[in-house]
Amino acid sequence: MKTETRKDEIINTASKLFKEKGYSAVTMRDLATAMGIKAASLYNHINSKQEILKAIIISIAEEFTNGMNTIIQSETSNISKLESIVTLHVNITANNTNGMASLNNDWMHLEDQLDYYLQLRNEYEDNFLNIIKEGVSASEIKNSNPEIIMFSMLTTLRSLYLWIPKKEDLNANDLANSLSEVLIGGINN
Amino acid sequence: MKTETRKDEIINTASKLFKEKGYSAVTMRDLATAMGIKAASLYNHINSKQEILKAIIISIAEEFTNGMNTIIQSETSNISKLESIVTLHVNITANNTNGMASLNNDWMHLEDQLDYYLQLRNEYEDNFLNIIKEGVSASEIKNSNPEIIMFSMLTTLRSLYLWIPKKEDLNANDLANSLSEVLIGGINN
DNA sequence: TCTCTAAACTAACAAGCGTTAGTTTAGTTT
DNA sequence: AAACTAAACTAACGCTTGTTAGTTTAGAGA
Repeated sequence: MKTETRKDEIINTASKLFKEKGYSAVTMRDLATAMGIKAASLYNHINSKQEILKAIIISIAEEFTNGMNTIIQSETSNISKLESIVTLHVNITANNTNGMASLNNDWMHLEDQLDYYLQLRNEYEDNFLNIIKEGVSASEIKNSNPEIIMFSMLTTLRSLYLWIPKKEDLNANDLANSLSEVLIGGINN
Repeated sequence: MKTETRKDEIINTASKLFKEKGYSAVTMRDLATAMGIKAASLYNHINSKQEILKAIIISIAEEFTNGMNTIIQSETSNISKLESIVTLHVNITANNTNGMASLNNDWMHLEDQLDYYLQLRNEYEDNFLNIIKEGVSASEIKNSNPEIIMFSMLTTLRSLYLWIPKKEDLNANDLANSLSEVLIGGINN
């Protein structure tokens, strides 16, 4: 647990503001006020507003990619892999609720890193869909529409950032279990 | 099918732009360019940028409220009511994909109408949750966590605007049926 | 005590913002 | 032909935006 630099503080404060109003509606003066300093002082620590967005989104996107790669390589049933995906989302979201809002809502405002982000996202979705398809082939999963299953799971998991902060009493494990039951219980054989 | 006024054209074009970049990132000059006119000319038809957002969001929110009221008053099983909710979302979203993006992502930029919007949304969610709870009481629905069930259903339904435009071959009825199967199949007894 | 450094400050910039005022254009109605 | 109307235009406004330049402050290390 290394100590939080001033730059980290700025990025975390920005995440919170971006969650509330979106990247475009948050000004550098808003951010500075939230930090208790003047806008120009922010630039002692960061190079641009865009750099903040990039720092928030790309690090989380790479966390998902790494998690997915581990899951793919694990030698378990496809149902069990889906459960691991649920847990992956719950854990990442619980650790960075505010950042997840930017990932979901402000990715299109990435400039230099937009293509890279989209590549990571597409690969993630391809891997997700493949697990479901293999689950259907192996008769672990009902032969419904794999894309609808993925869409339903993924949109629910992507929206966890809206829900987790409202239910602080619920711990991550319980939430992952309940979610798995609702999301996967209806599709397995 | 009454003809589309110039104001309607502006609102529809704005919906499309708001979907792509969000309300705050779309300028009146962007909107004017998309319409093939100058920014000042927009004001012959609308009073403010805010008015456009309000026109997009409030009309859809009221559609949902009206639909929910009809469903509540219907004398059917709670499972059947949930299926009607799925259909309601599919139909409204299919008819106004772009507007649904603003409803989901830009509601917080409403000014005068923010409280009214939040009231409609809260009532909608209360009604939704009650149907699930009554379904559990009547043993129609598995005794899992009603809030998680609603959260899962609602976030999937709210994200339909992202998905429907990509699958134009699928008709609304088929989609509603497949979704009901995935969303409700896992929770009923 | 002197120097260094992290982190704040004031002042200003060019560009872009939503919006207003007044005018022109081109059809339609009288 | 004259009057009206819908819908465009040019020009400009006051304000906000992200950002830069140069300066000051206060604490730590030599």
